[in-house]
Amino acid sequence: MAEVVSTTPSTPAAGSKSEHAYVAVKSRIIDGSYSPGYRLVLAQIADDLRVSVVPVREALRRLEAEGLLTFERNIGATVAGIDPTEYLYTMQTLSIIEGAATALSAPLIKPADIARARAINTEMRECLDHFDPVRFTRLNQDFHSVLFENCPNPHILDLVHRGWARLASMRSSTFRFVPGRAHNSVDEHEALMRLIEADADPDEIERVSRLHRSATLDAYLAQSKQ
Amino acid sequence: MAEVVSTTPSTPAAGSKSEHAYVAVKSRIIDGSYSPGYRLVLAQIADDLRVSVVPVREALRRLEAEGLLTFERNIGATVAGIDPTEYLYTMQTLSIIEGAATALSAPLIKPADIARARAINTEMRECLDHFDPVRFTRLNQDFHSVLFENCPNPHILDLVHRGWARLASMRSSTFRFVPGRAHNSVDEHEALMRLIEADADPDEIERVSRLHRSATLDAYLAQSKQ
DNA sequence: GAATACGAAATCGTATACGAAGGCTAGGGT
DNA sequence: ACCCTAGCCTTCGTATACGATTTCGTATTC
Repeated sequence: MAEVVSTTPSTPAAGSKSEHAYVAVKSRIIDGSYSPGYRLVLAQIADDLRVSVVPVREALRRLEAEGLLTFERNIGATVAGIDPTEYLYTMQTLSIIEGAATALSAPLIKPADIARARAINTEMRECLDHFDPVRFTRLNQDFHSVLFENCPNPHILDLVHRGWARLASMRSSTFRFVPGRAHNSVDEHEALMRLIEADADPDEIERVSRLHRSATLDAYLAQSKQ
Repeated sequence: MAEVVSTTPSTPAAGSKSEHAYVAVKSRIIDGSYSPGYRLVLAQIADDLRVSVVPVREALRRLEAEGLLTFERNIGATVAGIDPTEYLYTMQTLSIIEGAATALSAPLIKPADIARARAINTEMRECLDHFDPVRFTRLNQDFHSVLFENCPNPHILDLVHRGWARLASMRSSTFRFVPGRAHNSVDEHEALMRLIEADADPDEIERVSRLHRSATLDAYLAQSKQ
């Protein structure tokens, strides 16, 4: 399955405690054990992971650079997120980056990829009845992964991954708030796949992909405004 | 003047040695004191800056997450760059991000900003005669800073900054290699400003801005191919 | 009773120390 | 002459220690 959660290009320093701490904290943030606003205490984490504080500090620095948490001098680190504005910014950024990634990826997508994507989208459609936001969001992530994962530019790919990670960390899960959006989303997925199959103009693919995400954002905004 | 070198939203931990090390190493990379491939030795840097290795390690981690250098376990850190492929990736990414940033920024640009941009572009034009690639590149950076600095989405803005920093760190300076490109560039700047002044469709501004950078990249590729 | 000032506890930031891993050089063997 | 091996030197990775800073509670005063 497509790996979306991770990473900078090649895992740096596998086996080091620093790396271990990085992975551990990151996954705890993403799976929600450390929810937004959570206060990360160095000594406590270090104790948890049976390491000293030094590697933990390094891990937190890396996560800070990725935007998953914020540091304050002499205060400590807190998990980022929560702020609706932040959500908006992240979605907008992701719409741009993911659109580009999908367009660049499109020419390299093989029929087998499309088949996988379609299978996932079918699952999503079935999921619409007894609606499970979490499962739906997960499938959504898998679906898009298939479409952009072939992007030949590793920087862009990395940025997409980071964007998804940020979204996951603020577990807004959108569809939890705007279940009505899910239906449209599935249809737009189908349209997007058609374009890719037909070797459509990359600009068009980029436009559609970007709009797809913007629409989700708009739905969220319309919802939260009322 | 527009600050382009810096970084993550608000400077984290001002006054800390870690921050000091971060700024120092980053500027040395960008100004070329540490050129690509340079081997960064912790103890040596720490000694240079009169601090211990711990803050230096943290600084290097942050720079790693920004892509300015790479880490290898038990080996050390080396300044990234050099690789022409890397240059290509960075330019492509920046074309997308900066295009979006410029488009988002455009509606917020005031006549005074345009005036500043135009003044810089005039300097660039004058610079064409007794051509100085370094100065030209610097002006180019300033020019674009004016155009995208109003972008209301801080994430995107941050990505643009990082892209510029990466480019600066590999000091390819493009115009050094493709002086012929400089002339077109100045003209395209003028066209871009006209669009912004006329409150053109943001999509159009984004397209033009992206093409502007792509053209520079293409010129570089055409040059290096022969 | 509320506000302020003082002090203790918690937590961070950094230095120092030491063990481990990689690389280089010299010496011996084939 | 060349390759392989042993040992040293460099440099990294992490633990521990300690001073600095913030926070929170308590007591004292108006």
